[in-house]
Amino acid sequence: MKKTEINSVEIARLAGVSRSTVSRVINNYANVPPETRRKVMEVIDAYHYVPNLSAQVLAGKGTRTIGLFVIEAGGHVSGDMLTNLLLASVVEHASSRGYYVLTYIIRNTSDAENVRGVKDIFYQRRVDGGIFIGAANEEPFIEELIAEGFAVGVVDQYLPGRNEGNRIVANFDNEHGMRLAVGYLHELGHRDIGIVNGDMNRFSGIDKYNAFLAAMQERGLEVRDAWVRPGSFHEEAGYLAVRELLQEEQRLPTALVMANDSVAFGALRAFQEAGMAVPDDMSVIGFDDHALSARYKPALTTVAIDFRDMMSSLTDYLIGHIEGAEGTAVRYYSQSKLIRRESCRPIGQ
Amino acid sequence: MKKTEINSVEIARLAGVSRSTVSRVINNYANVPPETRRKVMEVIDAYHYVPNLSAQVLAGKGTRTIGLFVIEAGGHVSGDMLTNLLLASVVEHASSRGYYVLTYIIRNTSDAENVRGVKDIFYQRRVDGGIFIGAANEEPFIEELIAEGFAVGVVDQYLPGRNEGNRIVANFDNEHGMRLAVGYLHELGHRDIGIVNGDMNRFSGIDKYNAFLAAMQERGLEVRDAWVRPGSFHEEAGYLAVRELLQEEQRLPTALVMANDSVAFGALRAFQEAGMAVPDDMSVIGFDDHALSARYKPALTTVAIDFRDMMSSLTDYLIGHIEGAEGTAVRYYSQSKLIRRESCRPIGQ
DNA sequence: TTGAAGAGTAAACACGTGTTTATGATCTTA
DNA sequence: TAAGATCATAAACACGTGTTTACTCTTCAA
Repeated sequence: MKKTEINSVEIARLAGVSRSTVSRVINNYANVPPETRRKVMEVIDAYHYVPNLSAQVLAGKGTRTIGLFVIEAGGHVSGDMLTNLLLASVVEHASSRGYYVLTYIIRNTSDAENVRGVKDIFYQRRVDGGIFIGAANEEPFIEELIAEGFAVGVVDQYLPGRNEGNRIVANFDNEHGMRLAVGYLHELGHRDIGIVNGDMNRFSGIDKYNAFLAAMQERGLEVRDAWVRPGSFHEEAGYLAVRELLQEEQRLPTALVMANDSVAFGALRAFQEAGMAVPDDMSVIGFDDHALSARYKPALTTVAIDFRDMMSSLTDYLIGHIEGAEGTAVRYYSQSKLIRRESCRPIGQ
Repeated sequence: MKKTEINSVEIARLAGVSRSTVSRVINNYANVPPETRRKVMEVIDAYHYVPNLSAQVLAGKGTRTIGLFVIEAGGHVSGDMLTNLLLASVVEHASSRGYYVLTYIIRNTSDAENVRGVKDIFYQRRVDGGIFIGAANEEPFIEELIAEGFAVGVVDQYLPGRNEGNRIVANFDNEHGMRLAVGYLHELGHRDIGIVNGDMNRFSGIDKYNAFLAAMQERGLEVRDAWVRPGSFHEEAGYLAVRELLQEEQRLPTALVMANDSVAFGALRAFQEAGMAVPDDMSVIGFDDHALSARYKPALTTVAIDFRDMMSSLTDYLIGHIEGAEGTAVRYYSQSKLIRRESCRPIGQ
C-alpha cells in the first residue's frame, strides 16, 4: 500500500555504483569526486530516497529527535498560550538543523505513569536530548536524567553549585527586567510600590523576589512587607492575591508589579470588581508581554521578553551540545524591554 | 556515559533462557507457561530493560509514533491557546495506548521547506499516522499522503465524495450549535440577527454559514445579506468585520453570532471603541468557549464544544485504524452546549 | 513401550544503514 | 615504464529485535 520502499541497495544499482559509494555520498565523505556525487544525487532525488532513520540509528547515529516536555503544574498550563509560541520556536529551530520534536505533556510530576512516559522517551525512543518547560526548581527526575548522561535543556531553572553536566539553561534576566519595571514606576513618581509574585518553587519566583528587593533598594525605596504578596504564575492567583490585599490592608500601594501578565489580568479583574480603576487608582505593570496584553482594557504596560529568541538559543545550544560542541552549558538570557501602555500613570495627576 | 545499554541477549542470559523465549514473553505469545514468563519479567523489571525501538521498527514493527501537524495559516495560530489543549489531548490519549507524538508546525502550506518537513516525518521517520489541525478544506499535500496510503486524521475538514481511504475526520456539529445560538437569541426576542463568519476555505466556515441560514429559516427569521459578514477565525478579523459593519450600515442588527470566541473578542473591542455597549446595545454570542471567555468583560455567552473529547476520539480512531480495526473512517462530533453569560440580553428591556 | 504433546533451544535470516578492509582499476607524472 | 595517487568496489561485520525452522528434552497418557 505504502509507496514502494526503496533502499540504498536499489539506489546503488540504479546509479551504477556500489552501496559504499552511496553511503559516502550521503554522509559527505571527502573522497568522492563531484561527478560521482552528482550522479548518485540525481538518482536519490529522482526516487525521493530518504535513508531509513531506524536503520541509521541502529547503525550508531543519533535519533535526531528532541523531547519537549511541558509541565502543567496544578492544572495550569505554564504560560498559557505562551506554550504554543515556545513550542513553535523549538520545533522550527530544531527542524532547521534536521531535528524533530517529540512533545510530551506532564500533568503531574509525581504521577508514576507520567514519569514513565518521560523515561520511555529517553530510554526506548532514545531522543538525543530533552527540553523542559515549566519545571519547578527541584525536579528529581530531571536531575536523574542529567546524572544518567542525557543532554537536558531547561527554561527558568538554575541554582549555583548544581551539577552542570549536560544541563543547558535559559533564564530571564529578572534583575534587569525588574530594574526597568521599578525604575519606570519610580520615574512616574511612585514610591509606594508592591509586588504580587509567582511561585517560590520556581526559579523566576525566587529571582523576581530578590530582584524586586534589589531594585527598590537601588532606588532608595522602602519595601513594605504587607505589599509583597505571595502568588503563583496564573490569572486566578493574581485575582486572589489582590482580593486579599484589598481585604487585609487599609493602606495601599500606588503601584503594583505583577509576576507576569496572566497574574496581572487576574489583578485587573479584582480591581474592577472592587470598583478601583486602573491606572487611575492603581498602576499595574506585568511581565512577558502576553499576546493579549495589548488588547486588554486597559492595555497592559509590561516588561517584554523575546521568548522566540530565547527558545531558539536554547535549542541551538542543546543541539550543539548533542553534536559535541564544547563551551559553557549555562546561559542567562538578558534581552528585556519595557512596553509602555495604559495601565500605569504618573502619581498625583 | 549513558546508562549501560542492556539488550535482549543479556536479559536471556540473566534469566537463564534463550533469546527466543525473551522475545516471546515480550510479544505476548500464547505458548509461554506462566512460571517462565514470570522469571523473565522479573529480570526485565530488575534491569529496567526496554526494547530498542529502532531495532523493533527495523524488524517490522510500527514506530508507534503519530505526527501532529499544526497549521498556522497567515501567522495566526489556529485556535490560539486552544492549540495547547488539543495538543495535550492528543498526547495524553496517544501515550495511554503506547504511542508518542511528533509535533510539527506548518507556517505556510506552500513553503517548500515546510512541506519537506512533513514528508520527512512520514517517509524518513515513518510515523504510523498523522493528525492535522487547522487545515484548509483543500490541502494538496494531505490528499497526497492519503493517496500514498498513510493514515491521516483531520479536524474540521470534510467534503462528501472525497476519497475516504485512510482519512479519519472529526468535525464540530455546526448545525446543532448554530441552532442553539440562533434559537437562544430568538428566545430573547431578537429577530434582527447577523453573523461574522470565519474563513470560507475552512470546512467550519462553509458549514457555519449554511447552518446559520438553515437555523434562521427554521425560526422563520429573515436573513439580511448586509448582516452576513465575511471573516476569518481570529481576533483581528472580528475587529475589522465589526468596524466595517458599523461604517457601512445605517441599520444594525440587534444581535450578532460570531464564528468563534476569538472573533467575538475582536468584535467586543470594536464595539467598545465605537462607544456601543455589549449587551445593552448589541448582543454577541461566540463559539468554542475559549479559556478566556468566562473572564472577559462582559463574560462571553458561547456555544461550547468538548474539544478534549473530540481530540481523544480522533486519536483513538486513528490508532484503531493504524492497528487494523475496520469501520467507518468518518465521524461527526455532535456534543455542543450553550453557555449563558453576560454578552446577550433580551431585546427591548 | 510407544506416541503425542508441551517446553524450550540454537541457529539462521531479515530489516537497512554505517564503516572498515583488502583489493583492483584507472589515471598522472616523472 | 614504473611508481604513485585517485577512485571505486566487494565483502564482511555491527547494530538489536522479530520470526521461523529443525531439533532436543521432558512429561503424560494410552
